[in-house]
Amino acid sequence: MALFLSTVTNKVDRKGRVSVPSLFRNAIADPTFHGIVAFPSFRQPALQCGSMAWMEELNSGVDGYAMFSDDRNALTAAVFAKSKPLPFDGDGRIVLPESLREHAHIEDQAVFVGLGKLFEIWAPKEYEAFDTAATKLLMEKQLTLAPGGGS
Amino acid sequence: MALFLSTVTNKVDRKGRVSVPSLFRNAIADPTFHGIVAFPSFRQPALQCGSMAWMEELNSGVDGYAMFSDDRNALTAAVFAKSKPLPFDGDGRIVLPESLREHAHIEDQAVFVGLGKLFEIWAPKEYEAFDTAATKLLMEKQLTLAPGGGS
DNA sequence: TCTGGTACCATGATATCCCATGCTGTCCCG
DNA sequence: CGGGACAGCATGGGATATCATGGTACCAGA
Repeated sequence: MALFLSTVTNKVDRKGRVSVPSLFRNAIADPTFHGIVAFPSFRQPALQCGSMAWMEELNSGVDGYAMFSDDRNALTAAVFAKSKPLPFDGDGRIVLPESLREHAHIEDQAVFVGLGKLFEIWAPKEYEAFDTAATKLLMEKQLTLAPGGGS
Repeated sequence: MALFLSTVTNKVDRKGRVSVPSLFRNAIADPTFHGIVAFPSFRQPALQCGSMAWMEELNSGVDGYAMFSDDRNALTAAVFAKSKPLPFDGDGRIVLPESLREHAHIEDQAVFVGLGKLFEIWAPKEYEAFDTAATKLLMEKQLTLAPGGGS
């Protein structure tokens, strides 16, 4: 799968529409669903996004939990129930539903942040704060990208 | 199979009819039965639902238990005996039978909750309580969607 | 005949599609 | 090396189709 890279800020119009950066669109080549899937991040005021194929991977992940178990229910409730399929319109835009915009505090601008196999959508202000904190953490702890994968 | 995603609240009219969200209808492409199958969740005041094809998958799952074993009988009694096929009317609605509505405490509103391969129907109040508890559990246990992970 | 259930039809709100515009970055030609 | 034409992309607005919902008519069983 192609990777989501770079960071782009786009405008949200009065109808809640945003252009998905063409770089990200091109990284999605899904024959079953022309669009993205987004759900609220548990820990941050941000939206986690990926292709439908990515959701199906997550779905395979929950198969490790026993059917009808509490853990499984909690996970699926947090992920699938709160996910929204957001199809592209003819011009490669999506509509951010009210509930998602609210979680991320998004008003008239949205920041698309590529994170490899997924990407996130932030409000500009929130993202700036997060980025500053993350950079600081990186410097202090001297985190590195170990070739064999990290913690 | 397409995944059930998102959460939608619809109205139940005086005759017990509810529109199944179009997203869910589209995720069901079953040539044999135009509708859904629902049975009471054994652990929660909710209804578990899926396509007829999904019921057949569950049936295959039961094959892991020995024929005539107590476990098998308990499962089949809880699932298949209590399942009701609910056909769509011309407008994509179903009728929730009294027994099912009673189990889920559903009165004039029904919440459709997508959970991947299946979805659930809840009363708004009950669902809100469950959602809160599930989110709490998730934070405390730090559950993740690690492929192959599980309790 | 009465009642419960099912199918059909009508309506308003909402979301989807399509077209038009301006900009910016790129490519080609001079 | 510089200038101009072109194409891709982000943005805005208006028309159109879809969906949820309410009501009415019809059928079957009691």
